[in-house]
Amino acid sequence: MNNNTDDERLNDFIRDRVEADLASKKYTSIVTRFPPEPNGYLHLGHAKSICLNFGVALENSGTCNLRFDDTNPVKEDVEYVESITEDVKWLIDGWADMVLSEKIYFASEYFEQLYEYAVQLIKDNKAYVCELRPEEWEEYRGVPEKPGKESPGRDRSSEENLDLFERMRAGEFADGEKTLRAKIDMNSPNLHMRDPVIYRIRHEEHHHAGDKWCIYPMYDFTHCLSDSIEGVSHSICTLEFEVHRPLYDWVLDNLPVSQPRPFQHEFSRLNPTYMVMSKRKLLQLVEGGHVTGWDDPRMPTIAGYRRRGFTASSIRRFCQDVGVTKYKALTDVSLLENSIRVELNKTAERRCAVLDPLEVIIDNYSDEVSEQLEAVNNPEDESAGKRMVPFGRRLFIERADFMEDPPKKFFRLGPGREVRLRYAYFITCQSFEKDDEGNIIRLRCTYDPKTHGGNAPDGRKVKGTIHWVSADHAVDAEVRLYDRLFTQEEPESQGDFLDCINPDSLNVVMGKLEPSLAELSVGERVQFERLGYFTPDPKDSASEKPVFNRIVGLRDSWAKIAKK
RNA sequence: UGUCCCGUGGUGUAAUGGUAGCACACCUGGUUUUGGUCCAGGCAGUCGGGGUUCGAAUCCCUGCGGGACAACCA
Repeated sequence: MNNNTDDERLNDFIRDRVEADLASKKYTSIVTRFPPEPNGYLHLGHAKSICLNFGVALENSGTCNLRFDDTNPVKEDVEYVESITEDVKWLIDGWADMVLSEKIYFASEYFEQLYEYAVQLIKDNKAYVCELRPEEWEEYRGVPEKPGKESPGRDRSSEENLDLFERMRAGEFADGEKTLRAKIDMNSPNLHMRDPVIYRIRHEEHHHAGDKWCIYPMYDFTHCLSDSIEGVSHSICTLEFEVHRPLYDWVLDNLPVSQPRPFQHEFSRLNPTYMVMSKRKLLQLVEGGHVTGWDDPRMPTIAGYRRRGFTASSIRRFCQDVGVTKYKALTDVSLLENSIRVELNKTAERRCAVLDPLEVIIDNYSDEVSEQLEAVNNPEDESAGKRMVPFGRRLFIERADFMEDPPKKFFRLGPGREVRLRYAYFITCQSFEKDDEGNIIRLRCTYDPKTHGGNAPDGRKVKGTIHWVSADHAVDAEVRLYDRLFTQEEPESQGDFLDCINPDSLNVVMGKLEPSLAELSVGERVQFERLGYFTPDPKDSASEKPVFNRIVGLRDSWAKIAKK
């Protein structure tokens, strides 16, 4: 279901291309790569890319390299290298882990080779040292509608350029004083082809390469050559790199790289409703304290979803459902919610928990007795078996399951009404008590002993079945109810996205849980009947003080009726 | 007002010149000891205009609409 199997063959323009390239013998084996920059945590958009790159490799018995595109030391950090590695492995585990390259690659490990390639370009009179400042370059570069102007350094001899470039490496110049540019075409309508910078000076320690370098290659020069060095066949990236493709091709076509060389293919990035997906904005959320961190369960990061309780397979399923095209799409977040519900409905055991407790006294139930009742663990999976839950005279039910003056369509408790307590008895509400402020604080009910287990021997029906926990046995737990982080479908579309942060994205309540939930360990997911799917928070939950996250709520058709 | 890319139900995506299908969402009804699940059904689409063809979502032209690009970021 979550894997790409023969009965569910994936089909998209990239896979078509891969297939054609194999058929034409352009490549004999397929190598893809996932190339994150370690400057932030991975998010759902990266998940889509991971599923594509690893999926294509998997379907073609190829390999997929995890490579850090770490050419900008000022923005990058080992913290991100570690989180990204963990997230990738978690996401592909049990699915495509066998196609992951044995070693983890770093573009920074190619710096020496890249330098040699740059030297070759200079020797071939295809690159030159430029001393224009960024502000000056803006004028030289021109605008798309008008041609640019040639840099004064453009016609320098390659001997001189070689000397200058060596001295750049040796650290003779300050940051920004000089750059190495590819000599391409100042009249190109594509700005990226107007003599792009391929090396800049940064006297900065590198998180992976150490203090070896003070010049660093730019993305456009590094990426294609890294692909080539690794023997990548299909270099798959997002649409914004489309205009870079001519440069990708230029570099590989002007250097003696091995053949067949890689080619770049672009697809549109994931853009789900009620989320922001750019690393810059996610960083803003973290640094601005709007969330508790990159792994806050409300964040659209892989770490956030993992902590919240999503399974890797549900995220993969979502990425599969979303598809791969070049169309700038807006993906309904309900697709993601559906993928986790579908899975958890089959796999999660059922438990009872009351999150907004209202006390119920069963007046005709003896105070001395406390029996155990049998409950089904998962109606979707008989092999999950059964468990015993304690019942008593004093219970908690959900406050929302009682109405003082219920409308006709309300099938739950009201004065004089009878409902079924799941797996227990039919009860009838005889009266209710209020405090001085008029809040209902207690229900007084009677039960029908003949309905033990929830069946009426006389065949009478009740419309409603509600969940409950025994007050004397209940476990107290903090429960975190998450909602979407933004109130707008497209938080980035109008003005400041921070203005539409959902003030109710987190609702913390103290719940009453059935005793078996005290033993639930991290990584286990259960359904709280009639409420949703929950899991212990991996960071904050402790056996003496459990904390639960709501992964996703159940579909709630009553909420729709109630709205009308 | 440059170059490139993209337009299929509300949303996303298939159909690779031959019956426009699937999923999500929404709406009905049925089953149900979860107002969950499940089952049955429904709503709803090829951006416009020309052309090629026996036949066009698909190929061509054109118009319209949307997007990307002007870091010494990736």
